Amino acid sequence: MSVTMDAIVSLAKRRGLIFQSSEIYGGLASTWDYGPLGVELKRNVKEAWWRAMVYERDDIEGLDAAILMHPDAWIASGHVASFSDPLVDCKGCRRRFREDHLPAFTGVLLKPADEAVAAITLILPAENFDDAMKKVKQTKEWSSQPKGFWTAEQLPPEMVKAVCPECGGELTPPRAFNLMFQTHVGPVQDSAAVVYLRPETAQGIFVNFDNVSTTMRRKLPFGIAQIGKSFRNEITPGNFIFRTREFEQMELEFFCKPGDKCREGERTDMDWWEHWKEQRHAWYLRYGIRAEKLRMRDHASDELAHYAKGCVDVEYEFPIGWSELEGIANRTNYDLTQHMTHSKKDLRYFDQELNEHYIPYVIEPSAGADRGTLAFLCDAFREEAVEGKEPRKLLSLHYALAPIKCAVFPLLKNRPELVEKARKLARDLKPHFYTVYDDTAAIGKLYRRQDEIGTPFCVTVDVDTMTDGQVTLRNRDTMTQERIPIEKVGDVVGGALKDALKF
RNA sequence: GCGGGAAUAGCUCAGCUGGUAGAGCAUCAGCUUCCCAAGCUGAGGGUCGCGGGUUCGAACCCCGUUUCCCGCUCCA
Repeated sequence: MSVTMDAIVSLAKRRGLIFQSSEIYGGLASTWDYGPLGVELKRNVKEAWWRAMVYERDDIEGLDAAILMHPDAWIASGHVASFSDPLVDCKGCRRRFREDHLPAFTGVLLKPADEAVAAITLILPAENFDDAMKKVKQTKEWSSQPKGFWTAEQLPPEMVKAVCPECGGELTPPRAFNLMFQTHVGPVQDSAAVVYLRPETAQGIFVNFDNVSTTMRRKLPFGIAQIGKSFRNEITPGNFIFRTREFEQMELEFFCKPGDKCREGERTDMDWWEHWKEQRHAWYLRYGIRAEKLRMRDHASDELAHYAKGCVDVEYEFPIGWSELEGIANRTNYDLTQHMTHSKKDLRYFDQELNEHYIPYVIEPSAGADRGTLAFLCDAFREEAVEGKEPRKLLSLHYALAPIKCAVFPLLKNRPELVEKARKLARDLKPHFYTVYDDTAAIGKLYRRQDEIGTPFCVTVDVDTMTDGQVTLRNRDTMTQERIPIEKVGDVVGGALKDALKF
């Protein structure tokens, strides 16, 4: 009964939504191409976000910053330092650790009998040394070779080798995984020309904070919204378009007064954080995600970045389990402070009421456009049992998200007058909403085809249309039909699409 | 990156202990059809992920490689 990711991947391929990238060359890991219907769906998701953020509010401006930024921006943001994780693997139990997270050690050295062989050094965790030592004593090396016994501090550094805190196994040398993609500006690939493909869109917003607030004459609180590609050299991508190395973000940075600057009754940074939690949760529901498939998960205090005052994840129950769609964080004044320090530019806000300068706090709802698209796709996928026949597959997408809004058919394709009338109707509707024409199958199959790609409305021209001027309008979800005048189709379908945007 | 599984037509899959590739659905054309994957006739489509090897002969056995899936880890 539950939807599998395989069923979604199969549908996405079969109906032209999402293809594996570079497929004819064998594919490239973790990259996916949005096909003719997929690009519509994803555009509609982004459009819905932009509409809710920029058009329906009066306190947010849009932005489209460059993907390539000055390399110092990533030093200021902390990505150059924190996005490079030294990782070690245990050759015994295959567990993986961050080297800087390994616990404090006491050392044990196993000296080889043959001096030509390099010494084997085992470093065991101090806190459960006895247990670890028992495991070591069971190894071949221990029983076959003379022993020495030292603490880590007593050993020459080049002989100290960390071991797995879980099983005492040998660890690989630390390898740095730089999660930022590098490239070079200009034709000469020297180190001075290194730039990064942005790992998040947010920094493009922070570095434009002053530009936007000045040119748009903004006072706090206000936000800057941006949609765009980001790149992370993920160690383990996967789960279809859920985690990819190239992905698209929809990020808002909402600048507001720090709580301690607020007057009685004025909204504090934490009030705005609560506001955005509610807003973002409501947005997913508004565009059709079922409430029971959505939850808000607060980060534990040890999960928070050191500068964050709070962070909550919006999670969706994918076929792969509960996974993050969006993170909503109170980042305090960390980012602007960092950019002030590194750029030496004053990014403080002058508060006329208080007659003082301060650095705004920022609330960051940061959503994945691909993840959102996948969630809407999974959530809309239905299979309805039909007695004695194939189940009816449909995407019950919100009208605003559906790739195609309307399909027009002639009931009989061997009647030229029906074909002509239907084609003309489709042409007339196209300027108003995305409409397609199809006559390559029997009517039942035409309906099912559109159901499977989530088209909300189908219009059929039949023999009676030629005399009474009426056509059949059929609804995707209810399969109900009504007869309406052919000249009213634009208004009726257009009206239904508009009504669906109300909330 | 490591371990495990997988890859055959657009999709879902079959293909025996090696003998030269099939089904259903989908697609296209014609006929038919007055509203929910109807019927009839016909057609197109696969160097079996890729590259080597073993063999008289490989979709099948061996090696390498790529991609996908499941874990470890990380995040939007």
